Amino acid sequence: MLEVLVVPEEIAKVYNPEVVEDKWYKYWEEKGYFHARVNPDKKPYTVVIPPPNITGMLTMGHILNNTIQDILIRYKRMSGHEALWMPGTDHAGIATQNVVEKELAREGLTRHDLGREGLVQRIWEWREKYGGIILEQLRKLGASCDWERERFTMDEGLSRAVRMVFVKLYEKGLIYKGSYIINWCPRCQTALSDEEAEHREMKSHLWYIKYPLKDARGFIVVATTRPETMLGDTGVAVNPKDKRYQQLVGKKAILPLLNRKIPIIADGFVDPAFGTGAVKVTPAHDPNDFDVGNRHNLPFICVMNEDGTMNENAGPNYLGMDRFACREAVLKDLEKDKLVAKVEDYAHSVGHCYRCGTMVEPYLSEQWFVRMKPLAKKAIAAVRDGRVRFHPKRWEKTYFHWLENVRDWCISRQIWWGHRLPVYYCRECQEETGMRNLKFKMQNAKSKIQKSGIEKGIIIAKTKPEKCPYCGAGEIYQDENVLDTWFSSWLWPFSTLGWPEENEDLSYFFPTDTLVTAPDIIFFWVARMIMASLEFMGEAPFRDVYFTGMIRDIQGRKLSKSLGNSPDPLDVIASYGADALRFTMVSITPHGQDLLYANELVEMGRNFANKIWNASRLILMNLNDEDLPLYEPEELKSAPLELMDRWILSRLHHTIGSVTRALDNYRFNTAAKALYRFFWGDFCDWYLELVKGRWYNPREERDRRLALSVALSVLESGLKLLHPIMPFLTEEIWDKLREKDRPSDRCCPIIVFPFPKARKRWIDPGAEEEMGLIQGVVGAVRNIRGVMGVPPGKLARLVVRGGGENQWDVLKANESYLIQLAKLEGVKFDGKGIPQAASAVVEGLEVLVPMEGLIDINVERARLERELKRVQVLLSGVDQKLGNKEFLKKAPKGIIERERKKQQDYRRTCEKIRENLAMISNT
RNA sequence: GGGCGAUUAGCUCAGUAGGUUAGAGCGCUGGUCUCACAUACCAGAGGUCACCCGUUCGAAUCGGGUAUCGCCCA
Repeated sequence: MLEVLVVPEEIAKVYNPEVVEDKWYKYWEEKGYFHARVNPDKKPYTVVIPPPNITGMLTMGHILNNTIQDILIRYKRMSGHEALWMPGTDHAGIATQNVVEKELAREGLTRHDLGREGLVQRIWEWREKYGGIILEQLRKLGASCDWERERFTMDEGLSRAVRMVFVKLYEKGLIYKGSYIINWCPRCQTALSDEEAEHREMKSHLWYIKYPLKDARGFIVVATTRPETMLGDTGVAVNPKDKRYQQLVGKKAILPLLNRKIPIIADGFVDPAFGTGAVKVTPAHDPNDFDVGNRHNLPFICVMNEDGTMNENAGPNYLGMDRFACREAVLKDLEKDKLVAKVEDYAHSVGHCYRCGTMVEPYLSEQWFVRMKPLAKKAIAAVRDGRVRFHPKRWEKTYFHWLENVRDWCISRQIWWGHRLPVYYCRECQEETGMRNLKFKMQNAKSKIQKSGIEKGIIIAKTKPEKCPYCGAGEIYQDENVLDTWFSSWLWPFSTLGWPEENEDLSYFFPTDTLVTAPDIIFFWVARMIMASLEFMGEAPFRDVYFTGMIRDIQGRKLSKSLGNSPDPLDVIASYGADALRFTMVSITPHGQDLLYANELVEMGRNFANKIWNASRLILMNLNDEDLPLYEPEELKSAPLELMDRWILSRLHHTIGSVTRALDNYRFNTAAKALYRFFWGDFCDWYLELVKGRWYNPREERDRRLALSVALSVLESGLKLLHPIMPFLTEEIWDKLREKDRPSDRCCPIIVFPFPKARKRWIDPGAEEEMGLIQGVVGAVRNIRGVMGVPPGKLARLVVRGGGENQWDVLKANESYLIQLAKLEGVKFDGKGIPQAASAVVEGLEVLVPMEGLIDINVERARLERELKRVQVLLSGVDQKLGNKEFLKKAPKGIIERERKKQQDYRRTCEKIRENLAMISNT
């Protein structure tokens, strides 16, 4: 075989992100560009990552959220801030324990086989192995987090912060222990906060059950959605104003199946319109009934075990049955006794565990709570008076509504993975007060009103006390419960910076600047961070909160594993590149709305990356050593610039202005669109197409050098502008440009290069107007060529007629632009009629393209008639306006002027089109 | 039941301070492998801005209502 010498292309024809991205990420990280340190000469800019859950994998939601954070961080870093992006993960108590318990189950083990210490040990091991995956994945996206500072909510420092906060709140009376109805997940076997119980609409039934009256004939009929809980009924309630039942109040009913005698009571909470107006009262299994039970001193009978099976209080027939099986059994037995009066279809919303989806059981148990009202008050004020600003602002309403109606926060969890409560008990004292067994007393629990402050035998302390401060005994043991994970997350903005220790980092980087998160954790996290920060730091944790939209599929459905509509971001990055994904995400993210996503949309980002790559390639390929040195950007202003140069520089500075404004206002899609338009529309389609002429056929060498300098300078500024959104591509091209020597612009990689500033002196309205005319004429000729089927290779002729002197001057001075862009053999300026020409009118100027027999009269006539009609419609609109006396009287002068001008312009255009129509018809 | 939001081209979205010839990308149609890019270039078609009423000289934009969809809370 012959040896064929293949000259390798110096720069690939198609941008290949794969070979570029990992390289630059490694480089940035190794050089320490992500690391922020205290620097009194710079203003800090701090973002804390919403810590992903250690069991989590990267989702499209993370992509959106972290892309935006990275854009902000990179933008601020380039703008001269000491930019810190604090990364880390949270320990996700329930979720993580679930994952590891599942793993154990596969080995035939339960957590009880391992014991508490064994399980916790095992989870730490799991975390070592898998816990950092999501952060590794974030690197693929280009996230420029300060990895040296990575934190975990179970780190010693953050755990100390948790204990400190618990003790402080307890001492202030803001933490207490009490027995209440909480949300109980029978699968996870732990209490949940109200926020962790997700309400879902369920189609179910409303069962009407007859309770026989004790000392009379007949029944009282109650309606319920949870018939199985009747086994724990200790009363029947009616509204005191309800005439139907007044004579029954004070009497007794007999609870079917168990034959328990229960009182019929009157309570204002009963809605007479619901069901029959009589409801069963189950104080140990329903929050409303709990209150009723307290008000009327009813017994609290708990009929369920922690795993959702029925206990002995439910009676021997149901003992051990699962709650749902029990429901069926109860209904069957009631029917047998003919005690079911009616069954209605009924839709209601039912709480589900947000970690495992199991239906939550309202359950009476003893838990620890945070008193929220005092904390909420301060948090409301901070947003109300603008210390914290939400973007979009409307989320403030949701925030206020929640805080104004907030209920106390159940923070204890009956799991093993997490921060154990810093609560200790003295065995001696506990025995004395009869509180020995602090395991949950689920059976027959009595309502206990909340307690706070000092209670004998209970010691709240940051570290385990040596001996009991009350009796001096040494047998001290710690509370079994752990804290809600959010009890550590709400400290994240300052605990990650070292609090409660005073240090430089904390005073320099705190408060943070911007929080980027999804609105679904306003309650879980955002509101609570504001509360904690105000309480412990004395100021708000951040100034701005930017809420992203939720990602849905193209049909508007939420992304979910079970629907299979949830793309793996790593696959997307592998096939399109991280930059393409980043650019696409911010382009399609509407301000404050959900975004509909499909993988194919990422083609836009990929194509855009490739476009920029090729524009750069074009410039690089034309940049020869003999062209050096180039003009420095500062020298350009005094150089003999052409129209195209002044125009593109003007466009550039408009773009810098709008990108900067957009980023400052969290309008990421606006920034992306401005960049797209500028690079593709202005720079590639017009400037590069024109400037090529000066490279290939330079009038003089000096101009070739100037043209290259302008192109390069504009490209460089554009790359810097684009870097926050497309970091890899821009660094790669920047690097290639650095090989071409121009020392002033090559001090450092683009990641730390100063962000461009919009300069008024480069804005050139005259140049934009002149280019506008040229673009209009070129467009008109291209239109004619296209419609008339002039082959792309064939040169056309152009005759310009009419119009103003200024217009002629502009076109004459830049004739070569027209020739190049419209593919002309030349331009004629004269007023004489040309037969057989296709024509158009641009800004009052007639554009004629002689066709010499090639013209298809019918096509041209149709085209002109169509155009005439369009302009006539516009004209009649303007005529109407100007014929309106009120308009002339009330509209601002400028507007009236503009309308007059339009009127003239449209009139002239119509006339000319008519003339041209007449002309072609006569030939 | 209460609150919030959306409704602009076939699809996904822009539309900043009421006055612009209502825009972009994708898709579609026609033409081009033109010396950076076919992940491209050039051109074209496509819209009673959900509906009704009002405010205004003038409404996609402001107000009220209706419909449909979505989210949050109870």
